[in-house]
Amino acid sequence: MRKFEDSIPLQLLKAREATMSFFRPILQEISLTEQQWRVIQALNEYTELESKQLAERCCILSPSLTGIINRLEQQGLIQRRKSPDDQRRVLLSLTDEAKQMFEDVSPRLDARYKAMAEQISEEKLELLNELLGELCKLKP
Amino acid sequence: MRKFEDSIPLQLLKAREATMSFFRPILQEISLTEQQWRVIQALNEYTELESKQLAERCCILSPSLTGIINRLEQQGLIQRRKSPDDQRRVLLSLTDEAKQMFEDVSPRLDARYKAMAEQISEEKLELLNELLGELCKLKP
DNA sequence: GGGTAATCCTTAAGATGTTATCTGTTGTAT
DNA sequence: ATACAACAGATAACATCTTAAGGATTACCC
Repeated sequence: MRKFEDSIPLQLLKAREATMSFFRPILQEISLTEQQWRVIQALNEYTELESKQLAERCCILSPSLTGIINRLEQQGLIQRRKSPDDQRRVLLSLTDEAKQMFEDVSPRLDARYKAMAEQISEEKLELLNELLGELCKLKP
Repeated sequence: MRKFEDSIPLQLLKAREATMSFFRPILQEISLTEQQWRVIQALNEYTELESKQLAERCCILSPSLTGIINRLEQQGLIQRRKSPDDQRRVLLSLTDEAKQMFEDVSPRLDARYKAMAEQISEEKLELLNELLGELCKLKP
């Protein structure tokens, strides 16, 4: 039997840690957590999203997202408004300040991503992407 | 530029979630968290480990491990004793009850692992294992 | 139209992640 | 032997994860 340290779930965890180490220093400089940055990225791409959609895209459960949004709103990075069509829904978007911050920081993170991609080669990264996609389709 | 939803770190997170869904139901039955089970697995393999070694093998930071150990000790699953050679170190091992529990549950989890492995095929799993190993070697 | 189930978001409670700091112990150089 | 750096755990403070349950709004059915 495979040693537990080589089990796929743990390997995935380690690999994630390894890749995140490329970006963590930059995020620390601007005092944003990994999750907060994911939220900002998503809102930068989609302009305005409902809380539920945002949670799904960022892979963050809604109870966590509630707190994250609260903190980002308090920092003046996110705006929330109720949907006029459906009072249950909350619509979220970036403030101008956040958009500016994204433009400033994004290139540096992209550069780190490239550095990482080049270290393992684009082919392997593509292959990895493929395999991870398949893992996500598995049904228990 | 790649959409952030397809970035490698997020893909790794999603894939990990997908694989864990094979095991989560069983762990929930016995009221153990994923991390607690990892600790038990490690101690089952190595009999006795120092806190630091355990943390490294389980990919758990020591402050988290302190809490996990406390809870497992309280549940009568783990024993701790101070190293006679070095009073700073703490040696950890499973209780008989925990060993028994491991023997009982382990086969069921192994079966789920096999089910997962077969769904994507052994070859792809091996390839994935290879690629994840390379990711871990990257240096920022 | 009124009762009811479903939906979205939030809150609650406990466990873990993350960084910084503290305490006690050991190693080392003077 | 003493002072000081290095090390192993533990604690603290805050953020997030995870599951369950609550409050408000909407959809559906009779």
